[in-house]
Amino acid sequence: MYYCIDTHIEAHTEMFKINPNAALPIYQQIVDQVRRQTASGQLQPGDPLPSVRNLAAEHTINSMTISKAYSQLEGEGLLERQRGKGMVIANSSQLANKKDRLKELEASTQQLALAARQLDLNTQDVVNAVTQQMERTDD
Amino acid sequence: MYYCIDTHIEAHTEMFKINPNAALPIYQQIVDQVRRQTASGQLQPGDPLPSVRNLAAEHTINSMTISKAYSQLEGEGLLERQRGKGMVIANSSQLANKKDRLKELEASTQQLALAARQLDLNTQDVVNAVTQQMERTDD
Amino acid sequence: MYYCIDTHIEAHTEMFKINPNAALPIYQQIVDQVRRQTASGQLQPGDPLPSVRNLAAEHTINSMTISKAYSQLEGEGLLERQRGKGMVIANSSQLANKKDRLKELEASTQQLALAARQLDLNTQDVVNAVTQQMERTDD
Amino acid sequence: MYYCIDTHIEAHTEMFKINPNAALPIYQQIVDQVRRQTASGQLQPGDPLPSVRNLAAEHTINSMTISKAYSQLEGEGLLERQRGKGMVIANSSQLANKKDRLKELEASTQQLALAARQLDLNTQDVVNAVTQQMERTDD
DNA sequence: GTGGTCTAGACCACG
DNA sequence: GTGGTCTAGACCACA
Repeated sequence: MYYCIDTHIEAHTEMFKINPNAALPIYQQIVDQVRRQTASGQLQPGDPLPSVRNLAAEHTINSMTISKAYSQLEGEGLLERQRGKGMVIANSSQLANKKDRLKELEASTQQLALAARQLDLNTQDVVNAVTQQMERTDD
Repeated sequence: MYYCIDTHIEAHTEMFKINPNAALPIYQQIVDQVRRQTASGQLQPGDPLPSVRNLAAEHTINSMTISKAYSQLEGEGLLERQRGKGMVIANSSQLANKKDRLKELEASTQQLALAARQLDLNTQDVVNAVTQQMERTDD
Repeated sequence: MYYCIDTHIEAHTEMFKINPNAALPIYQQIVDQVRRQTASGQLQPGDPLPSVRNLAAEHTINSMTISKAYSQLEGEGLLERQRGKGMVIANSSQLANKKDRLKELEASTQQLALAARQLDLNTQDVVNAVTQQMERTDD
Repeated sequence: MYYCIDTHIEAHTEMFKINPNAALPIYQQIVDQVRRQTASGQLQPGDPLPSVRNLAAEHTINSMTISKAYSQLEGEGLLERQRGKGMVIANSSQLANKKDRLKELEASTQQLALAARQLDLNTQDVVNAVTQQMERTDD
């Protein structure tokens, strides 16, 4: 037996990427991201979520917006409210297998393919663009 | 007596893909698509656009929604109104070079890459998904 | 005991003059008036505009009509939307010099001169009429 | 007795000024102008109007637009259709006294004054602009 | 409270 | 036939 001393310093790469100018509403961006990170296991049962207040400050967003996202996720059973602690990932949350996770990408790939076709860009052009983008976000 | 063989083939693959449930407003989807098809030369100066009523009927959308899109494009100078006839691509509309067209894709690729990372999918997974999607829309 | 003398004077002379029967569409009348008041400095960067609902109620006009005007002005960069707060004159809005402002009058003066000629009224007649009208609106 | 050889060459200063891009519909521009010229005596009972076809060609306007204007004026009793000859000013048409003609200007002067106030231009500015415009149209 | 989007349906201007 | 304007009313996103 030993003590696991957590020397982990919260480098705090932000948990969520928020783009207030995107077409997608902010609250929806949050919902989507929690769903995905839970499906992939990056967020696991019991993991705490940032407090509404912190998240609001961090992204200079209205707290109500975040509250709304959390409430919706709670309604879906994906988050649980722990009195005095805040929101954590629910025990009932489940990992998704790869096929299901790929299915989650579909809306994005369809949209991308449509745009590419209309811009008269071919598969290779798009693959290059996507590859670059993936590498750029390779943390 | 003779056989009247109708060789008329309904070429009319719909000009626009509309998703009424998407986060992006319908009128904006149309605006985007006209912009892209014009940038790539798939729509050229003088080309007529579907009439407001037809497009509305085809997608069971309200005419005002279409009208709003057309008006915005007219305001941008991309469309011209021919009184009593309809809308056509403006003469002043310009082709965009490949670099600019790739830049137009950026929002879509960023969104895709973010989703993929959160779903714990790697570059190869995404490239495969995108390639399949592109091939599926390969007319 | 004291007298509470309400010195609050309803300054609220309506910001816009709307004529629902005019040839010019209502939304265009609003656009024009905001443009002019901004060009002359009567509306300055940061100044708030009446809320869509208030303006609609005040003139018994449909909100969408107002919204259409505001959206167009936002598209032109003359207005900025402050989410949840309302519309304000954009910081980038600029004063116009006198020559430019006189140019803005041209359409109106041309129309007036044409009407006067056809009514066989001479310059002096028109100048008198205009002077009277200006004095009548002299606040 | 002598022969009156008509050496008059149709200098043809156009009878109507048409602006297809104006806010005022074309047919309304025609109606207004006939009304005014009749009120002032510039058009008198029996005077012929340009044929629909000629007027249409001259201004590259659709004949139906002109036809509509003429029909409306005929409905008002201001024009009469003379079989085989075309439209002429009706006998019942009446001159208007100066006061009434000045009243006809009111809409235009009001609009001008409103624009001027909002552009922060004073009476003198407007009078100058109007005077110039009147002199410019002084045929 | 703010503005935005959409609908169904009416009427207008123009060809 | 074309597009444009307007209405009344519903629902959404955000503060």
